[in-house]
Amino acid sequence: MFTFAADNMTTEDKIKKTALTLFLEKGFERTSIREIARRAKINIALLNYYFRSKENLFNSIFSSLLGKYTPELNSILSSPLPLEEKIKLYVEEYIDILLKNPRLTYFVLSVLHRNPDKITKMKIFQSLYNTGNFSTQFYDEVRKGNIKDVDPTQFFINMLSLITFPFTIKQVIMEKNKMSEDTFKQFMHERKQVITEMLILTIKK
Amino acid sequence: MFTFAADNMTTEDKIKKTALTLFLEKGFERTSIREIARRAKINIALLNYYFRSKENLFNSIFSSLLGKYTPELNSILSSPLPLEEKIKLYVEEYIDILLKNPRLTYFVLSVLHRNPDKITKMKIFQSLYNTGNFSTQFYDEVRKGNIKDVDPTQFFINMLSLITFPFTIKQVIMEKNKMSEDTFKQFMHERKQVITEMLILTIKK
DNA sequence: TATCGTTTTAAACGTTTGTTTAAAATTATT
DNA sequence: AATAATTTTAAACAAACGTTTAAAACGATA
Repeated sequence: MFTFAADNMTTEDKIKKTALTLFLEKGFERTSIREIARRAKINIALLNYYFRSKENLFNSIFSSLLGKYTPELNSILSSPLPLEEKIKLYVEEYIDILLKNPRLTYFVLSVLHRNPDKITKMKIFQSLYNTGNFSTQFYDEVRKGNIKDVDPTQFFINMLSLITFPFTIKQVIMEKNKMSEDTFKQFMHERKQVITEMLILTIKK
Repeated sequence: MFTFAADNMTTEDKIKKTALTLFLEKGFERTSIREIARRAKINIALLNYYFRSKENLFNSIFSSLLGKYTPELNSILSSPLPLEEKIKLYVEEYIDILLKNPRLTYFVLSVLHRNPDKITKMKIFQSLYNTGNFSTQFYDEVRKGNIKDVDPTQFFINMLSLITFPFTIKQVIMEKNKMSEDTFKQFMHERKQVITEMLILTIKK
């Protein structure tokens, strides 16, 4: 994966790629369109030629980014797999995504907090927190007596919290435990099993 | 608790109180010193008279805020209580703090992400993620064979994640589950037991 | 009452911000 | 080759930002 935009890309893609890198790194407000233009080696005015505004550019990038990862996660939750298998796959896939994109969680949170009312109603955003048929399946298993009577909402939030939160305090974890980048990655890989076992333990009778 | 600064406060406290409200609500960059001054009904220049800069004002507020809540949490972790009791108390106290201050977690994250290198080395910040004698105690219990062989670091991160993360996506939880403010509070109160039981289940032999 | 240090004020400072303009350069179409 | 449409450019726009200035108002001290 390239950090900077290559010269043979279209201008529009150069802008999007460079802007994404900067938005992830420094957030929306601390990233100026002048810095985007400089790093992408294009004129400032082109930013408003292709995208109408900075806000528009951001929304475009945000949608692309979510659209890239949510379908895979949603398809796991909506699949006809047994519950335990589903949980295992979801945890592994989600952590793999975040290992490739450690800043993603905080990025989404920053978007959410900048404009909560608008964002929570965005389709592309809702799909990120869409449980698919997960809750229904969960209730069914409870009714059948296969698993403990646990609130699916609490369970899903547990799962999300355990997977995503560590990435938002990555620097703290690394600093406190004197971890290198590689050690952190290994820690998160180990975490897949920790989380899966923990979650299944809470529902197993 | 007052949302706005009262007239009988000192100028310095009026600034700090108003600024805190705005920083929590809109973040550092989206809060202008002009808005702070307007809402606190003071002159802009007073901001630089009492605090030397906006950054300085922010640091002052941030330290006060952490200093208000971390001692209580640290004293629980450092107490001579048995492990299970400690976990229960910590979860309850932390959630109670965040119920009174729902924006606190995201606020801390935003500070961390704005200046990770500087912040992770701040004493007041480290104390927030200080485990006290918790890890030592944890290892002791493992060695004695009283609890399962679980990595204390993973465990502590589990605990932190389960407690704090839901507050960072409060709006999403409320929107998705059609919760009112009160329902959310109730949900988080119920969560105290959910988390405690979950954590203890993972270490109980 | 005069003098002192402290607090508050209005006004301006220089930068930076996102955005727009209008002309130039390039590419595509006929 | 001439024209039209698209893309890129340099320059400027107005607004907002954090910060500073220097004088006025205030309260305490002598």
